[in-house]
Amino acid sequence: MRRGVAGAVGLLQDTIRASRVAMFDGGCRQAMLVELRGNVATTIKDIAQLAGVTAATVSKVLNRKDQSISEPTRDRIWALVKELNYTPNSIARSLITRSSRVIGVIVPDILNAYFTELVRACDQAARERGYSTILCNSDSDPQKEAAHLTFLASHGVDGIVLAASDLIPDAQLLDRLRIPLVSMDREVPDLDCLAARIDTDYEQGAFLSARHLIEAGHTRIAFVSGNPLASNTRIRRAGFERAHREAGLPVDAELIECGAFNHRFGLLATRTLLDRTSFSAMSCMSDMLAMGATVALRERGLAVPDDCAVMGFDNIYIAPLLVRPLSTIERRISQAGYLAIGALIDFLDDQTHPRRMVLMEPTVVQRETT
Amino acid sequence: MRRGVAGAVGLLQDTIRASRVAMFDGGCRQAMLVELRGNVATTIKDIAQLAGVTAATVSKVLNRKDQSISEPTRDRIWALVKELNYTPNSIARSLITRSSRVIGVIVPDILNAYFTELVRACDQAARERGYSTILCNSDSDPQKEAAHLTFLASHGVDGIVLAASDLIPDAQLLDRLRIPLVSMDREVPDLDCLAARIDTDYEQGAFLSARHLIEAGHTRIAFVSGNPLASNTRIRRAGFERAHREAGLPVDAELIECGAFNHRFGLLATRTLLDRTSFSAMSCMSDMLAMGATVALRERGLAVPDDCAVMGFDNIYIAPLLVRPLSTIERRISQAGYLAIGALIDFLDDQTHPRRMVLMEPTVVQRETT
DNA sequence: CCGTCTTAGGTAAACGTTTACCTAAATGCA
DNA sequence: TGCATTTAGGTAAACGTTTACCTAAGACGG
Repeated sequence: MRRGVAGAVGLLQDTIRASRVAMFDGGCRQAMLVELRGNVATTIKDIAQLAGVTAATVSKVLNRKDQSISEPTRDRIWALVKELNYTPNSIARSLITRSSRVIGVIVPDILNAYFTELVRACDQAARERGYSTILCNSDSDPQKEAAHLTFLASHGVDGIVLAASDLIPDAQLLDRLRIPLVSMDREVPDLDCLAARIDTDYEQGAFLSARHLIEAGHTRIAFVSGNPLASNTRIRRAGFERAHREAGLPVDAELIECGAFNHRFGLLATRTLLDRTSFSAMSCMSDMLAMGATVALRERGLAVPDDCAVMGFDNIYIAPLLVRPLSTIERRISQAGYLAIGALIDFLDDQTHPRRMVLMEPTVVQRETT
Repeated sequence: MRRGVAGAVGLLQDTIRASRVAMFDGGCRQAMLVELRGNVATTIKDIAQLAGVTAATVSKVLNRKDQSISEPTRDRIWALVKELNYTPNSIARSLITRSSRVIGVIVPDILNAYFTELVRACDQAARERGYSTILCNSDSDPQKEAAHLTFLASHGVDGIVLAASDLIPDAQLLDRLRIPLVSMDREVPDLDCLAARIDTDYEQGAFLSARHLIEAGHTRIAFVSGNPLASNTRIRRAGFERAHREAGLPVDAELIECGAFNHRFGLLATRTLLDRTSFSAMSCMSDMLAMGATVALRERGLAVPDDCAVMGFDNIYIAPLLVRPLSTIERRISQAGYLAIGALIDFLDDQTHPRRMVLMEPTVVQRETT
């Protein structure tokens, strides 16, 4: 019975298709080709129609599951794909396959050159394997991080890289999301979706930093690091202390300043330290901190390294380029970014919105290189 | 006739629903609640079923198109949404609404701190308006740029920001994609999807840079910039020359070096210039170039600014922090990124893949601060 | 000549939303 | 009481793919 019906339907379809193809050959096909070439998202159905097959067949060819598709049909489909610049709609594809080939990367501060490099490396690595990345900046704010996590989940990312941060991630949320996760230099709960942890031996790093300074003869070394409550910092402090212990030196609590890893904190912490006590070297737990520290030292007329040595941590690509505060032409980079996005969204909201043509005026900033 | 049938269907449905609700109240509902609370992407249908309404109703409530939904129903739905941590599937939503509230940002080199700042600003601005961004790095490679454009289109971004680059974008592709576009400091064809252009007055910037140096008494000033063929560079050169003209100074072609905007080229160009001719100042068309230049000058034992003054361009946030090459602890940032992504994708490919726990070993790099 | 493979491709459901349109019941008003 | 309006929510199609399963026709062996 079912066979009978299906057979009839099959025949009917054949008749319909035959007449449709004939119709297209009679001119309509040309019209469609022209229209599609013009633009406007071509779909798999358009290709199918023009090739005289069904969408399923096109899909199979596109996905190379085409053992059962004849050579001529394949060729016809690929030719149309090329001609019409067909690009599959990743959204539809993701919806059904439940995979987007996108990876989310969450960092606490993209302005820290360390994360810039990290993000770039992740992105490159991902692309080499056919994935793309979405970057999220959490500003070390748990709320923002949770929002990003939810965002990434709702956009169906296949995995998430959670990079170093003072934050302890929301374990419940992570557990609920069930998205494969890689943590980098970060304390995370042991979820079953944790694909890997990539950590740096912070204890050893801090130890090396301090020993390097101790070997150079320093006995009073300041220690500047991030959030004092994060394991991130506690571990480094342990390494710092071990170096002292091994050298038979005491650790003076007055020499410790912990807060954040950015250059602003480096500047502030160093000022505080200079006001409070004396030292001949600094062991900074990020290069950004070290950059801030050198600025503070110079402010007070202290020469680096003669009056005070400074060690950083990370070896960001900028480290070897630090030579002198640069005189330059100022551009309002952030303002430009805001303008761009504002203009774009205004346009999205209302396509007739007047176009903006902004010409930003640069100004001179004089520092020490001129 | 239709009414009659529809009416019957409606009644039937009511009966079915009534019995279903009763069934749930009898225990099954609890089971479902527990199961969903457990996790696993809750859908609008789950909420609907538990609330005893249809998906359409839930959708209306969620999208605040709920003038016609009663208060109790609304409350019931919101309560379930909270309880089950329901998050809408953006993919399904994008598919039907043809809008993703995502903006693509394409930059030539994220490692250039200028673009880091720009990208961050774009992202922040976008988030403030309920959009997210996807970052793409083109490496100033037209092929990569085209690939990114296609990628962004296929992922249904609502708009694209195309930031400064030496490249002339693929007009045909852009035209075909029909995605609203903002160009920043970039030559683009006048497409009808061009929402805005944000440009910097490069001519004036370069003019100011040169005049600043001329006023300081310099007469032989080197000019270092990006791709010599890009309008980007031609325009700046015009400003540089105008400053000379106005001061009655000649421009020596030997003092010009154009190639790229990164610090590597700054280093190379400066070496070349030093080998070829003499000058007492440099007008660099990006801060990254200037950073490379100062490194090259120092290499040759030239003091900045006494032996040679250096002007940058952009005022990246790092400019004021440049004090001395930093001794530091080296970490293989890129390697770490690669490891992370590799591990993640291996896991995606095969969930039973052995987990990796990597401990990266830091090393000392000594420069001038210690 | 019949049954079985193989080849080439078709069918239809599914993914999770949104939305235009429909309807049943209740209410209001004359 | 009868009709129109409002209220509250339902129906079903649509978005562009993918994929498990089905089928028709021809080839082939016995």
